[in-house]
Amino acid sequence: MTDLLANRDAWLMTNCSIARALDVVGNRSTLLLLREASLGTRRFDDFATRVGISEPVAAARLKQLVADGLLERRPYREPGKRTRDEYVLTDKGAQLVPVLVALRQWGDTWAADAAGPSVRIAHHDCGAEVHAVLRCAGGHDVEPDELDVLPGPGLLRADAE
Amino acid sequence: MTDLLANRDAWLMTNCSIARALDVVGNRSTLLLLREASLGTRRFDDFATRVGISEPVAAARLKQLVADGLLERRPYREPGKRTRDEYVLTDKGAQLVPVLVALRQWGDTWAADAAGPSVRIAHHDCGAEVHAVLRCAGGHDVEPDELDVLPGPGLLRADAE
DNA sequence: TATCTGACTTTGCTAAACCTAAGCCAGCCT
DNA sequence: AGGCTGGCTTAGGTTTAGCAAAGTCAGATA
Repeated sequence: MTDLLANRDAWLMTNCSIARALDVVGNRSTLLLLREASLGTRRFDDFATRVGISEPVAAARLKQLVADGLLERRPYREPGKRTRDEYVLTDKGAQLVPVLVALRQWGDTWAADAAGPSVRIAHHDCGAEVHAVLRCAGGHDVEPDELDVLPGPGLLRADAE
Repeated sequence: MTDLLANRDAWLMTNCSIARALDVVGNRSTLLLLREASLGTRRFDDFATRVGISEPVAAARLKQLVADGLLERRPYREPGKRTRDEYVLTDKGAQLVPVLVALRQWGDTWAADAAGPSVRIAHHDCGAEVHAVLRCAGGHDVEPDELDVLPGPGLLRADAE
């Protein structure tokens, strides 16, 4: 194995999972809509007002999120009201929650106002505060400076061709 | 305490740590530049080519990242070469690594190509794969659907005024 | 002294993201 | 039947992000 990681210029940008993830959720309003969905918001107008975006943008982003499979749109009826559609997180969407928690945590630390954050996220079972942490398959807690970058299967395969 | 969380429309968007974090890192190229910095890239041209952005954009984003305190710009000299500047992650920037790991992990699962991801992230000490996980202060592993949203100090304070 | 290279900056343009304001439609309520 | 409400869509305009191509500048290297 030659120094694969040294000439990553060629491939990093074409087959990077971070870039791919950002193709789906790489803009502000999309992530904020997912924040709302994860907090339990379901109705169109609530999404728009709580995220602070206009209706046309909300409509476009929600449509895209449904197309990408992060939200599911389904009819429901409140008693005495007409049928309408609600948007709920799919499994694919719910798996972005760690990203949201990690972002919130960074914002709490580096960008909250003097009064502190407006929301705490707690474990439903025990009430204790929840954090995103790095952990290795060996069970160790990992700090950001303890990471190694290794070639993955996609890289090795591409190299063989 | 009345149902504070029901009328979150008013405050969520003005004092939300996720929104604040996204004010700093809420666009694609910024996050990709941080990816590169976390992988060890330091030189201007390498940032631009590896992220796949033009030089003017790289210059603008790097400048902003330095202004925001996520990167530090400092002179260095390779032996036999002239002095130049390199960009390195500050502590504030390094604390975004869990966000990047969580994004990568989501991309690996939902958006990688058939060959698999091109990079693996391993724990330097033991070589095992690293993941972003949710954990509560009580030490439990937490799933995305086991979260409760509670009012935080910023919300309570604002409410009291 | 002249050239080369890395690290930008400047110029001029396109495209994406977002806004406000207004319009539309379905179905429940009176 | 007529109006109200939720959930959008349409129209028109601004702001931000991005590109390509060319220019600048400082300090090695020849």
